[in-house]
This record gives sequence, C-alpha cells and structure tokens, in this order.
Amino acid sequence: MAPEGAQAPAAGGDFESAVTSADRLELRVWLRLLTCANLIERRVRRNLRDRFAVTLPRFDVLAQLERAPEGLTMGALSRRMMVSNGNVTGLVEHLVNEGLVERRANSGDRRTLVVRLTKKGADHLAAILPDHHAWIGELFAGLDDKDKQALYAGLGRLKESLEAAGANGKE
Amino acid sequence: MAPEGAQAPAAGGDFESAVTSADRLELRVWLRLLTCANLIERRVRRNLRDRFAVTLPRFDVLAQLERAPEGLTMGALSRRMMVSNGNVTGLVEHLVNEGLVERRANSGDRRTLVVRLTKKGADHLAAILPDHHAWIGELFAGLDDKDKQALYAGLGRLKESLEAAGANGKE
DNA sequence: TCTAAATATTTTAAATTTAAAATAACTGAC
DNA sequence: GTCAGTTATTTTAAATTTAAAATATTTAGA
Repeated sequence: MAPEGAQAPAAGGDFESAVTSADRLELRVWLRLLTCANLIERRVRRNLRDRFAVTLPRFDVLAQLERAPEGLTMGALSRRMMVSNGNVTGLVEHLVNEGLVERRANSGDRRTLVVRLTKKGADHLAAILPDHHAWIGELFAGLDDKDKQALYAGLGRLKESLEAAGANGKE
Repeated sequence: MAPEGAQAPAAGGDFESAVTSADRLELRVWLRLLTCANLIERRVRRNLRDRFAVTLPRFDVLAQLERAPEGLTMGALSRRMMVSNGNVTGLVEHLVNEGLVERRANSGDRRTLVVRLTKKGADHLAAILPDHHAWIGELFAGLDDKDKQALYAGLGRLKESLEAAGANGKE
C-alpha cells in the first residue's frame, strides 16, 4: 500500500465549481476571491512548513513585528493579524519559548505588553522573506503590471465598500 | 465592570497597515486580497452565528450540497470546500446527527460515501440563503456593476495564474 | 490470479481559532 | 478621592483545521 495522498487540504475543484451565471455577480466575485485567497494561502503555508519548518500563523506574527521595529502591544498585533486577542496569546507564547520574540511590560500602562522581534527572530525571518517574496512572484507570474494595478485598485474599492458597510468595526 | 469587548476577532488595523509602496506590487495585491477576504468572512461568520445559530463551516457544507442535488462523495465535498478530507469527516458527522444531511453507502464503490441534503437541511438552508445574499449585497454596495465585472475578470486572470503555477494540484 | 499501486475515508495528535468569561489596570465624572 | 465604565490581556471550552498515519477497497499489470 502507498501511504500517499496523505491528507493535506484537498486539491482540484473549488468554491466556484458549481456557481453559474444565474448567481448574483457579487456572489461570484466573493467566491472567486475566496478561491484565490485559499490557493495562495495553501501554497505559502505548505512552502513555509516544508522548507522552513514554520507554521503560517507564526510566520505572520514575525512578519507583522518586522514592520513595527518599535514593537506592538498584544492588542495591536491581534488587530494587524485580524485574529482574536486570545489567539495571539498562544502564538506569542510559543515564539517567546523559541526565543524568536520578546514580550516586555510597558512602563506607563501596566495592562499592556509590548512584543518585539529578537535578533534571533529577525534573522530567522530574514532567512525566509526572500523565498516568500519569490513564491508570491511565481503565483502572480501570469499577470502583467497593468493587471496587478487594476486588481489592486479594484480591491481598494472593495475594501472601501466593506469599511463603509461596517465590516471592520465591531458593529 | 462591563464584560464587553469580549474577544471576537479584532477590529481596526489590518494586514496592509504597515505595507508601503516600497513593497512589491504583487505582495500588496496579495495582502489587500487577504484583508478583503477576512473582512467578508468575518462578517458572514458573525451574522450566521447571531441570526441563525450556525457556524460558517457547517453552512459551507450545506451550501455546497445544495449545488449538487445528486449528492457529493466525501472527497468531492472536501475538494469543493478546499479543506482536508479529515476535516469534512467531522463536519458531516455533526450535521448527520442534527438531521440536516444524510451520508449513504455507494453501491458500486464501497470505499465512497455519498452525502446529500435532507429535507430538513434544505429547508434550513433555504431559510438562510436570502439573508446571506443580502449580506453580500450590502458588503459590495459601494461597487457598481462595472467595478464588479472588472474585479471578476481580474480575479479570473489571477486564478488562471495560480493554476498555471500549480497552486491547485498537489505538486 | 495475485499483488503492488492507487484511491477513499477515517483516525489521531498537535496547532489554531473563535467567542465568552475572568482578571487586572486605567479613566473620568462626580 | 470613589467608583462605574472602559480598555488590555489571559483563560477557557468548543469547534475547526492541518497533516500524517491507519484502514479499507479498487484497479492494473505481471
């Protein structure tokens, strides 16, 4: 027997498989958007695991912290990552144990903790980022600059629409 | 004390918060795409929970099955949902217990099981879908038809590029 | 036929994720 | 100054998710 085809997320058909032109246009846009996001995320997740033995959520923490050299509070980090506060607690805890991240009390407001990359964490991330950017490059290779600009602009309008509909705030 | 601000996924900043124009265009497109997908998914998830007491993944199962009146095998369902086979096992198990879905042996190939909506499941879904479509409509309200068409086309090109890069198959 | 490889599904362990509740610290209106 | 409300974080329980391994069945080829 071949223990192959072990169960990674399934490949093949996707959300759009049975969507017809009878469906409303915005529904088709949404499902196609979701399909693209899933395809990219899956590929990046697998590459991170296979080539760098890092999970995607932990990589996300490192990548967000790199963009904030002064560090981020737990709450700010959870907002940037768009996940719950409690979720970040566990991720940071693990990275602290690995020495990739430091979590320090904030004089001034004793409720908050500031999270920062350690040297080790910054080095680790620096070893990954070039490959990461290359993967994204490969995935977008079929688009020319005009396509990407158009997509960027269209997604910008969608994002504004989502914010106008209150999809970001608590309401 | 107000036990408010209980921890749903954080609102506010997002993946793009610290992305600058110095970053490569395709990276900015990807992060914006991810932000939009997360915003829509979060809103739909919360509406399903608050108004219909259903989780998003279980709703996804029902919605996929509705598009396949003849039923889907476990594997086909997992491919449509873009999640692992093992994941679908648990979701379907729960829905079978609730009587919303039936899982039947497939004469002809004893390895496969065919999953189908029950009458109860179809009714339940039918009660949700109009509201669901309305939510999507609200989220896209800031876009006119031309915007949506352009976005649909651009995402179509991206999807082709992803498939050309092997982002769907196992490779 | 027999049997190696492929396919379909479930099981398992670890990690993630959500959402609610609990805890701790700050802020203002009075 | 007190204390009701707010903010920041952690804890908790349940559900989801991934990926690997195990199981069962089918298929094809020697």
